[in-house]
Amino acid sequence: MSETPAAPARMTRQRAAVAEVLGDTDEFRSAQQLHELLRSRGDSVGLATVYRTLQALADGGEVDVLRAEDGESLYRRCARREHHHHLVCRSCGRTVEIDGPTVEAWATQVGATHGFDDIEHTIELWGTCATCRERV
Amino acid sequence: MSETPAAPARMTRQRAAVAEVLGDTDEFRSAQQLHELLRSRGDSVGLATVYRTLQALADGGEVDVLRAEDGESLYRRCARREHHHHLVCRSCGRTVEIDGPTVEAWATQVGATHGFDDIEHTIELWGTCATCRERV
DNA sequence: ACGTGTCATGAGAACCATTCTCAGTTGAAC
DNA sequence: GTTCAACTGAGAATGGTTCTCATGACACGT
Repeated sequence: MSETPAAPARMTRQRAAVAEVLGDTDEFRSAQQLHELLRSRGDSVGLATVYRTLQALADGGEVDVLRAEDGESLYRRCARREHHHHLVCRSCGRTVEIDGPTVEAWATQVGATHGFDDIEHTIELWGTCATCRERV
Repeated sequence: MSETPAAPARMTRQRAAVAEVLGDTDEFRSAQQLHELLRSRGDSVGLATVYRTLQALADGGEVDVLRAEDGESLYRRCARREHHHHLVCRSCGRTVEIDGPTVEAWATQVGATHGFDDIEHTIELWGTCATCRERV
């Protein structure tokens, strides 16, 4: 139930760099994209380190993770740390943070009705944003 | 908008076997599990064929696919072909089919509000079923 | 019952995102 | 400075899934 006191987390150039790209983008991005982005900026960071850092950030609730339709993991630093969902553009990754108290309640109740415990829910919305749609 | 008239789909021993195991189980199963199940029955089918068949069935709407938390794809022949969601036991795969008209409406409306098109939603519930919970 | 054309199969290679290994590097505390 | 655990990165390993391509077998017409 704790908030991951976990590892001491030493600050390094690499971690700062990853945190920075995450701070600069508003879209959900894959580890590979972030790795490439870092490389193109000159802040080259090993791919393994990118993965490790993202995982650590995700564990600490610093970034949100979701799975693209092809199974790739996408990461994003969200504005709010509280539980929420996303409306993501499937072509550019642009994201709108959503919350739906009604849906939360519904999910929990459905689980309970059927005698299931430890209910978790995955609720993500995918669509094509206005900008991408115009690009035909 | 069609229902995949698609390929002629020739009936073979392998396809019949895959369809049969799917008909016999009520839980979401991975391609690998189904492959093993077929092997243990004596109806051995190549792994590639299992994947191909499942994909074809999924394209035709015959089976539902969802992704486990680790990214693996899980398949199940659902009772209803209409759009619905699932409450799945994360330890045994036992599944309850769910529908939530409220949630559907909510999803569509949220998308529209933010100017997104072609809205799709992923809504899955995971939990531990009563039987698995008792097994400590 | 037989060809025949075409689609299906399967063993293994290829793919690819992700994780692991491990020797070398580097924060940061003393 | 020294010291040492934590961190890094290149490359190997993993594992689910897809691809390749030579071989096999439906199904239709004869």
